[in-house]
Amino acid sequence: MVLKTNRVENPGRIRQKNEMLILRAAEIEFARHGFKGATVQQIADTAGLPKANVHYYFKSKHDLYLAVLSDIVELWNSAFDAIRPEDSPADALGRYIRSKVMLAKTHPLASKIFATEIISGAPTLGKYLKSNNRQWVREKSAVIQSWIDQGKIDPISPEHLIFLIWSATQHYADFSTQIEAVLGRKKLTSKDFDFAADNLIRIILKGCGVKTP
Amino acid sequence: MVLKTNRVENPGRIRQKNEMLILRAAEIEFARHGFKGATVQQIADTAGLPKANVHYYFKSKHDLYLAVLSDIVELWNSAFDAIRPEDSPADALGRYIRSKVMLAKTHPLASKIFATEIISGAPTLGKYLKSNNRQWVREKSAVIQSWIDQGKIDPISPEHLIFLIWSATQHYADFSTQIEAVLGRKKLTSKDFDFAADNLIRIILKGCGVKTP
DNA sequence: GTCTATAGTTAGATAGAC
DNA sequence: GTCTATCTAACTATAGAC
Repeated sequence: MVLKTNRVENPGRIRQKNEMLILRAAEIEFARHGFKGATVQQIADTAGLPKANVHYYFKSKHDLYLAVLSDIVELWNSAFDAIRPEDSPADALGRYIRSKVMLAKTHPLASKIFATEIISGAPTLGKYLKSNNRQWVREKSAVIQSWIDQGKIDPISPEHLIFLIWSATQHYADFSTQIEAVLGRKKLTSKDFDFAADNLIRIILKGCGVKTP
Repeated sequence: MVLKTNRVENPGRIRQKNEMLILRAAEIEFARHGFKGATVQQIADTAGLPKANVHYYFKSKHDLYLAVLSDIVELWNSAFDAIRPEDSPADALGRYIRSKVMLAKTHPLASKIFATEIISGAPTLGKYLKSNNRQWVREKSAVIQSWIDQGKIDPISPEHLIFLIWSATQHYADFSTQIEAVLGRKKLTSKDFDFAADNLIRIILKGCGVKTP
């Protein structure tokens, strides 16, 4: 748990169910309108509950937003361990890119909320970016740098390689509306995501001079 | 002019000045909070004008949003002609990537507003994406495909190459807060953007098998 | 634990004096 | 062309009956 929330430790069954309904609804609304643009009324309607219940389970709109962001950060961290020093660059980078594209497929709303939060200046996640997130980039950059030192990949900037992977993969969640419009799809399919992952892995690994057998 | 707006044809000097003040302020607020989250009051405060004046020059909040988006789309189109069939892939792609990174540097707010609009499902730009934007991708994909057919670059997906360039370049505008936090910068410098452009051009061109002299 | 009713505030938009 | 005063609607949040 990275962010402090006011959630109950041992929730009852009703609470558990309603909190989940509200969190699901909040994800949809915050992804569509951002924190300021989303309304508690609309979240309640989407959850199928009276507005007062939302305030009962989550003290304020901002507390609810914190809970949603907290879940997203936990999700992000779970995919963060793909880059390990003992792996080969091809394995580690390939696996990381694929897991990020799969997150874009399975959790598009989480990606959109995170993107909106960052775009708006990270008023809530600012501290997380400067501590946990920064530390993670430092560690993984050191791993990438060791690959460079061993001549396993080209001498590129580790940090900017990470930015490239983040941007290219998250794009398939955040900009899905544009991609669908441009490709003439109604909705991106599993094959689209697999194809995108293959394509990205191929271009980025080759672009870094990684030997792919 | 891609979007229909209600702007006056031959504006007087006062109107011209005040419209510019309002548009500038609106850019800041829409970038920070999205369409729904931004308030006319805050836009007026940022512009240094009474709220009623905003409604005098732009009939409604949505009309103001249309005007801002219209300017952004015109700006986008101006950078769109970098990929020409007669150029070499290295020149054309390199120039396009660099111009997109420079747009991220010079017009970060425009990029953020565009991103927020797409993330929220493109309620206003949906038609633009399906017509102009889709047509542009078709034309440029044909150019890239001709390079593939001529053996000048690897057989990658032209559309997904365009998505990669869009995502990687716009990332430096949209996610600048995260990049600054992770790199420990207070603000990204000109050198940061130049470095990012060089890095992206190097990785993406090599990744596509483009011969770079 | 649920939900109606409502308080208190702020939103977008406009009328009308200057 | 400017801006105060004000309208109605919608907002977050809470009190209190069930």
